[in-house]
Amino acid sequence: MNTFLDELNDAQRAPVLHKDGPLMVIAGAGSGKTRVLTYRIAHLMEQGVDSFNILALTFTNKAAKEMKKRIATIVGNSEAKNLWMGTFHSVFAKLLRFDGDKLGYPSNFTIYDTQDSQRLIASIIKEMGLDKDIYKYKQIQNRISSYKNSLITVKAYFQNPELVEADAMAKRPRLGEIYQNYVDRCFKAGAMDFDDLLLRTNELLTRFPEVLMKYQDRFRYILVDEYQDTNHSQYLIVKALSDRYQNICVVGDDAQSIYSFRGANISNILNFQRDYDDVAVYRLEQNYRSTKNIVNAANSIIAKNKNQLEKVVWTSNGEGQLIKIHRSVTDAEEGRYVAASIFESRMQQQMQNGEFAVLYRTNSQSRAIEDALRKRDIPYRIYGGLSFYQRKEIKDVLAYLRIIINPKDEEALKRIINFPARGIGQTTIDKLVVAANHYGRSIFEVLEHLDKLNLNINSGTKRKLEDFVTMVKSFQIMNEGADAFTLAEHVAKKTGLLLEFKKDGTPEGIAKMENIEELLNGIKDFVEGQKELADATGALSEFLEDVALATDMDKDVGDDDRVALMTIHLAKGLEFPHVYIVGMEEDLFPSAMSMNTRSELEEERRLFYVALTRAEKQAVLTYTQNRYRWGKLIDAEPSRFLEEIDEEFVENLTPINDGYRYKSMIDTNIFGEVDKSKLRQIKPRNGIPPTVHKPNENQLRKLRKLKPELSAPANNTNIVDSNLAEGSMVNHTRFGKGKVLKIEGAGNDKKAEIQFERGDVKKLLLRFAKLEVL
DNA sequence: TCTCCACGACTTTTT
DNA sequence: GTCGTGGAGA
Repeated sequence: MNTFLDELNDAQRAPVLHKDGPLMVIAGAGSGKTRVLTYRIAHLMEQGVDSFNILALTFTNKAAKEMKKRIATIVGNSEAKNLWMGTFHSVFAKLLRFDGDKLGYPSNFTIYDTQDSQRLIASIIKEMGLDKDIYKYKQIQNRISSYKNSLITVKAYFQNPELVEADAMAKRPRLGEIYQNYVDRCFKAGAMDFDDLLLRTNELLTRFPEVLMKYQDRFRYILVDEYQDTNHSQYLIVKALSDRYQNICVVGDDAQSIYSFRGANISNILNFQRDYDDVAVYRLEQNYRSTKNIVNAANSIIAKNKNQLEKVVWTSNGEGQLIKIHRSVTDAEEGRYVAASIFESRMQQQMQNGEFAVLYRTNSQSRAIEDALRKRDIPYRIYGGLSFYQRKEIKDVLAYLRIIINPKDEEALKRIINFPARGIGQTTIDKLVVAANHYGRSIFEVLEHLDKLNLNINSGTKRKLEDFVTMVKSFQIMNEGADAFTLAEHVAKKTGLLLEFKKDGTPEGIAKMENIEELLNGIKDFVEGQKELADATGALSEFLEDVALATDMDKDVGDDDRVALMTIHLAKGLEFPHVYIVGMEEDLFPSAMSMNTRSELEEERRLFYVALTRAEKQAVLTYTQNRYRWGKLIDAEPSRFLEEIDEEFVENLTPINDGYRYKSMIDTNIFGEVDKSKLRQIKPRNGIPPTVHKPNENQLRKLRKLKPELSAPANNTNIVDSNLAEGSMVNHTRFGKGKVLKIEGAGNDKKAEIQFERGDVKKLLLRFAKLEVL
């Protein structure tokens, strides 16, 4: 018995054996954190704790799934099944399906994803007649989300003069009203957004002591993974649930807290010892993942942060290779270097594609890497970005399915009421929304009583609306008998969705049709998988719940052998033998938007720490001197983080050799000669020699080949920097000849008003306009 | 009401 | 450079 305990080192074994009372495990990167969590759960069960009484919370479905699988191999499948293990969002969604009725929610409530929320907010802004340039729906959604995560309800918002004042100062005095409307509309639609799943759980546990007692008694042992990423809302839920038995185990690494932008509060972990009595603290400091060079380099970076819990990560692994730094001239060349380097390592060291990962700060950086990998025929897989479930065609199918389960779901309804086109236009929809708001009912309820209401809709349109209702109702009846797959297939055919994309005939249309088929296959898998579980029914509602909280990361990585491309955020918790971190440039990483405060910069640094510690054997950092951003070539400076790594762990592949840094190729004339007056001297930073370099002939030749239009004469199409003046005659590729009347704006926004000979006056953005000066 | 075209916004990270 | 939206014309 207990043989699995032998697989742990002393530091790992201690928290596993700790039975009752609060404990915190500070787990350095690669120190076997998941192992401790799973073994702790398994050990609790062996000690006689009923699996029914254990709650384990993670941040991704994937982590939950993996942990469950590992526990099943130790204690057996049937025992593992009763565990409540999952993401915060999925666990509490389940809880709200049981007890949400107390708050007035139906058990079949819809979960709005971010896009649904944003669309709703956008339409509220429009209905209120507000200026969409001032009230930007994405920003508003962000604000509302952060209010919710801090438990600031609409009421609390209005009672807090500081918040009201701040929004008024930001020229958005009606934000509170929007918030109010948004909450009302969600409620009326029987919908919760992601933040509601936590906020409403809090509300439930606070307002209904008997519910709180029930779950406190049920969840006698609570474990939280990645505790450093919990937001206030999550913190309070955990605190409330664990209050009675105090058997709370949190695991985390403050050095890997990278989600403050969505409300994660690092002080939750920093203050854990204050929040609970007699906290036992365990530290996992031995790293099993990476080489000494990587571990020590990472340590040298994170040491620059002020706010952190004390720990020393070390490893007994070998020295390994130095961390390589590579400079290239453009982002395209950066991509080519990465592809070539992967290609070479793969050949020389007999490595698989799946042993490489390319990490970047922003999704938009993936393109250059993709292009280069494709040219070399290196298979890759992109994680994140636009997820499968967010594609338009998939969301359309899901919207039909959502309406079946919850006809009040307003966002789903608006999405499909006229798709595929059935002659129901915007005017009609507006009338329906107005009526629904007026009567305080959902749009679907209005539709059901069309004949009793006088909405000034003509009879032809009325019939179309009635047909739509009849169709949805027929689906609902079918849902009572058929399984999710049969129903979904029927819906896809009956609504004409499949046909819509098929008749389109374009490659995009075909791809969309294939995506729908893939979705149907997914539903089929789901239904069959569910058949094996006793308590699940294979019902559509369960599938939708899964999908609403799913992300691409959850799909099995697959056994196919591909290079992984993803953002650093997504890479947390993963490991790869060889890791490339690209775009190590100021304003990109650290991001220009996260350098305003010390804490923002510290978070970027933790992000870099996370990135570097993904690597087992080799880390390569790359940066470029010029990068395409916003459709324009800009010059880039090496990231400050490069200088922060202790130099003994670093090898520069592209050494620095001159006192000047090449600023930008814009400053070269058509022969590629550098205008000396435009070169600027780089100041040494913190006594570290400046990273300076000048292009050699070879690089310039490459540049010219890359961007012929920049070295070519006259027919330059991008004339931002040219001497275009008012009165100039120009030729536009499409509009023909014209005369410049006025020039306004500067830089990227520089515009010219042009009177074309064809007769019309147009205002064109010079950055994009295909103009030629005559 | 539908379709096409032009313009504008977007590039920070996501359950 | 790309995507989504909104307006204008059919």
